[in-house]
Amino acid sequence: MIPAVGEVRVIEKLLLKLRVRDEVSAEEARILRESIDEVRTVPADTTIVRASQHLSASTLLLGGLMCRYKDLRDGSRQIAELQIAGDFVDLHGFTLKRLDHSVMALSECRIATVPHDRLRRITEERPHLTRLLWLLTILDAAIHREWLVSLGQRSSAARMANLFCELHVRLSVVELTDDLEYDLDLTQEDLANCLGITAVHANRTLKALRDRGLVDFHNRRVRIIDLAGLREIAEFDPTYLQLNREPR
Amino acid sequence: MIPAVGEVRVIEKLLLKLRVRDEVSAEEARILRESIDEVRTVPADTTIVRASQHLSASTLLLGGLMCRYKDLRDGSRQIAELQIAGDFVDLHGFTLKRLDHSVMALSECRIATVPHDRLRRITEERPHLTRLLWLLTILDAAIHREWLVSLGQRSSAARMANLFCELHVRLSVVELTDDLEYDLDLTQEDLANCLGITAVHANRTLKALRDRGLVDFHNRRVRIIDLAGLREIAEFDPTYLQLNREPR
DNA sequence: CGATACATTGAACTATTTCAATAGGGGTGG
DNA sequence: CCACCCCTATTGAAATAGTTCAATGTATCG
Repeated sequence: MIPAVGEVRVIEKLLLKLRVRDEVSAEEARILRESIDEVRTVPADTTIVRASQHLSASTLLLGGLMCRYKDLRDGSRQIAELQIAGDFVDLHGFTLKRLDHSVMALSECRIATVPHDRLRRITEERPHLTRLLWLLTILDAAIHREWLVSLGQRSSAARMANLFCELHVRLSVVELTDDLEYDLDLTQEDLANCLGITAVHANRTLKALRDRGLVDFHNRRVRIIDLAGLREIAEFDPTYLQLNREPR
Repeated sequence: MIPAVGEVRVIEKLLLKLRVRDEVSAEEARILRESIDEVRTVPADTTIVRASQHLSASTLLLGGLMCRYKDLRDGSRQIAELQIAGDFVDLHGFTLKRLDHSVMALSECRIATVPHDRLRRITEERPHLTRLLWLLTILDAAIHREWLVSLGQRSSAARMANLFCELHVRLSVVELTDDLEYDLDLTQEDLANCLGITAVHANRTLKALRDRGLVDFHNRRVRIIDLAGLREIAEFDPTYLQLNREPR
């Protein structure tokens, strides 16, 4: 069942995500839930925030897959981050007011809107909750840095392995993995746009990872065959995802 | 003269940086200044924060050049961001408690330390100032995203041009440019580690930009010859640096 | 059934890396 | 003060990862 506004389950994934990193009191959870304005569904391939557009609300992703991206003049696109359920996809817009990038739905998505004035009230009245929201944006920055390392230093196979490892961890936090498998609603072209390679090369790289018995991505589903091997060639260290509980 | 603790000028660059984006009251400036614990100088090539080390203070860079970086097993290094005077180099550590990356001085640097408990007090008592600090970390994320686009989609010449454009804007905000020139204490190898290319290729790319009459980098000084041309090949759009004043 | 989107493969091409050699500049010890 | 060393910059030539263009295959859907 898809949760409606006001229902506890609306912020279920967000709470899972937050509670991996710190305690969230029942009252804080209530405040988060009540700050949601509207819940709706957007179809796949919809850009929900366009770069430099003025924002007055932020979007919490409840289900589906979204991405942050920037397009260049020649038509090439770089995806800067994949967003999954429980992610605040444009929380950066709360302080920026105008985002430097666009955000689009890669699959059909369920989203909730949180008006900026309610976020602002949280910053006025709830220091701990404010730090948790701040943390969410800092996690995005940490993910950006790990991608930066991938794009700058790793081979296409290692980059791809890294991405599959990252998503495996992030999706398992919000309980969207089935052991070593998970749905990932990406085309090979989208994948290429994450990794800074061409779609043709993404295809060949996928084949190489499959042939090496590490991972298989077919029909929008990732099946990790050899997790240790995949992490090994990715040089994957989940530290950057900050999976430990600390008082923030 | 190098500013000492408590002196107004200690946070001069930080204030320049903040006031480009929003108003900072005299009282807020005072609070920032008083939250500084210690001011000291660190020699070049000093790693001041090591990845995953527990942090209880954050570092404000007063002068000199620092970088955030990650090293890989094979010895390669990716620099994720260059930090200049006025930057809080490890503010991410305030919410993370343990950074995912290291921070080092590329030149001799003057730094100030701000204990986390004072930052925490700011989040308890000063919502607006908190949002400004939050904004600083969001700016880092925006810079990461622009580098991501560079590494993923741009040629080495465009990447390099982009970096020189970014630094030109950021340094002019804190009044460290001399019109179209600025000091940049990087070796070609450091530069290569920012751009995800080899030092040899950085050398050839520098030569190409020089030969095209766009920019010259020699003796640790950048001289932009043709700013419009440089921005053109970089496809540089300073929007991501958020140079407009908006109430945050 | 035809249209459309996505995936797969081959072959030629290009940007960048790698390895190797050379050169200059600044500092240090003898 | 010279000789030497280390670090940084420069250049050439061969090797390689990834791109580009183009053709083919495959699944889905009205």
